[in-house]
Amino acid sequence: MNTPSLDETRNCLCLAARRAARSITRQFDEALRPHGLRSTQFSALAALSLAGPNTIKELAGILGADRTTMTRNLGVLEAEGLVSVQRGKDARERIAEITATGRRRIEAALADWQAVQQRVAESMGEAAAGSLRAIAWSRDD
Amino acid sequence: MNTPSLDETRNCLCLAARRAARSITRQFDEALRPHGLRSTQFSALAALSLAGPNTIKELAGILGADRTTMTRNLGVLEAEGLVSVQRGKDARERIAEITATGRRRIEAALADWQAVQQRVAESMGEAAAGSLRAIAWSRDD
DNA sequence: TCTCTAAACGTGCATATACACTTAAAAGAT
DNA sequence: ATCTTTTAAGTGTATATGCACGTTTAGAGA
Repeated sequence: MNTPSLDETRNCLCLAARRAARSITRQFDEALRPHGLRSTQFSALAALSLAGPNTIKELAGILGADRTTMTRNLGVLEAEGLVSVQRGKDARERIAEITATGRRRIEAALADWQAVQQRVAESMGEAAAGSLRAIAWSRDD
Repeated sequence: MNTPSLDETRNCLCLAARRAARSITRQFDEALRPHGLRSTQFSALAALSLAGPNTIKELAGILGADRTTMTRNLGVLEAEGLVSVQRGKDARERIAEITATGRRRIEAALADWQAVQQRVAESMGEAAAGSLRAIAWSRDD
């Protein structure tokens, strides 16, 4: 094992991943801004809309974020009335559910979401898009 | 143009990019923790080390982040004595430079960085790694 | 020189992110 | 039934991120 050189850090996959995410996020955020939604918020609403009511832990799993991050992100959405969070039968759990307002909000944003999605997809190409999705949904424990 | 369906959001590239970045960042952060560095800090130090003293704007360009984000990230590094920020001849500019302490810090972390880098690279495969880098460094203005 | 514009930067604000630690409740063990 | 362990979640703290807005300085033009 030889001493690693600083020069190798030019290939850093963490920087690459973060750079890519920031750039893509900025584009989605800009497209969603007229609807009062951030990328992260859009994702959370979409997940709740598709998966139905879910615990915070499960939701965090779906979005690949930390549980405590999910707690706070849901807090913002709840404050805006886009999501409601209630105790479940198991009193330890908190069930998050999209509200009618939230549903209207995300549906109103859908056309603009699709536009950026398509633009970004074309910009990176099918192969890259496939790779990105594969990385995002690979097991990593 | 037909009405977009909520179901299509399962393919959202923004979620994919953010999921991937979070997962990869967590792995790098864990590996760098013993050295008291976060992924972002490692990247900034590496960039300063390789590119030499640079203005905040240029540095932000290199790392693909917002200028104001760079200002604050450098503040953290400066507070730890890993970076020094000084006025340039052009008094509008602020030149950031890695300190001797900063250089020692990143060099001490290099072996552990290389280890995660390799592990993550193998986990995603060469093709995906190439795609990720291509996305990260593509023009996007 | 005076003025106007453009460039680089800082700050306020809001959100996102996650680790360490704590709390509460359910489930399991004896 | 009581004690212990496991599970779900909240909180404190720190960093990261970027938009809107304001400030300072350099440079260009009159």
